[in-house]
Amino acid sequence: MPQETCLCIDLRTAANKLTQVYDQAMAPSGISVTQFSQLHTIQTLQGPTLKELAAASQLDRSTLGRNIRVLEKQGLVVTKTGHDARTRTIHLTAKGKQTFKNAVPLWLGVQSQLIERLGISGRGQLKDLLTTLTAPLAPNL
Amino acid sequence: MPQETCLCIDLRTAANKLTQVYDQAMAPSGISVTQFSQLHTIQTLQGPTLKELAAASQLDRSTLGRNIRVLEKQGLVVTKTGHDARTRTIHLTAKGKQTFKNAVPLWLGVQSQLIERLGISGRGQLKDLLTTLTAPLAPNL
DNA sequence: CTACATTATGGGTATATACACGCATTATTA
DNA sequence: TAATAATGCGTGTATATACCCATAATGTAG
Repeated sequence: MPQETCLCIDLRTAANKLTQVYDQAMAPSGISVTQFSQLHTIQTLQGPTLKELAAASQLDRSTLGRNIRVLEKQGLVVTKTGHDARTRTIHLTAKGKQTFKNAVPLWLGVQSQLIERLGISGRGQLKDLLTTLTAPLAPNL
Repeated sequence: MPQETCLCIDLRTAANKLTQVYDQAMAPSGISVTQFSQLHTIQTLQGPTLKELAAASQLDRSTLGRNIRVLEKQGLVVTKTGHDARTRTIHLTAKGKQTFKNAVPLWLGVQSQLIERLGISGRGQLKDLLTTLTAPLAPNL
């Protein structure tokens, strides 16, 4: 009976497809687009705790902890104990910084191509629509 | 250096958030929004093979096989061997049909609420933008 | 009709993701 | 200061997802 397609599935499908495109383009760098994003956030936040990084990434803490473990295994980040013995702060290694740097042009290649395709207005529209969609869900971050 | 947010991450984040909202709303039915979608497609395609269902869902065949196994374990679908002994066709069980039916109003509740929020034009815009974004990737389905 | 190619699927492996629960550490309050 | 609350993380469990390779079944060429 639902003759309308599901908004959620539409978004999931698009996100999956897009992820494949980004990942393929970024493959030479050795990291995926999600890892690229996480490295970027870590760099920007300069040694955030897991909680801070999770909040910034809008991901569950446990999810983030596991993602970080992968990056750690690959030698891209290290974690240290912060002032508070409960917290662990996350930092890029030299290899992590270099890997990120190498990935930037690859990321930029896909990203700018897609933005060109969308047009500036389309890009803004998309952002607004996604914000509208997700606004009711996370009003308090 | 990337002062622009990543389109892919934006989409992934929105999809994650939206999934949580749908799943929460549909929790009383016992199925998630992805399962709801899959049951719907199976019903529409009337006993599709794994390959057909994967194509319709725009998912990898192996992904779909595993998703189906979960539905099978929950007694919502059964698989039979088709004419061709290689293929397996997928069918809703009575429980599967009932579960889907029960889930429809829950799905509709979230969906219509979100569409109302987007507006008719916004909904169309979003669809067009997602199509534009993913068009280069899957031009041949 | 047999050797080879094609097809449909399964399994191994790996990441991404979330929720619920538990544990250790820190903060608060009595 | 001692008991209690709050906080930060980790783990268990489960789904969703994809890629690569193996295997069984079917189709095709010789």
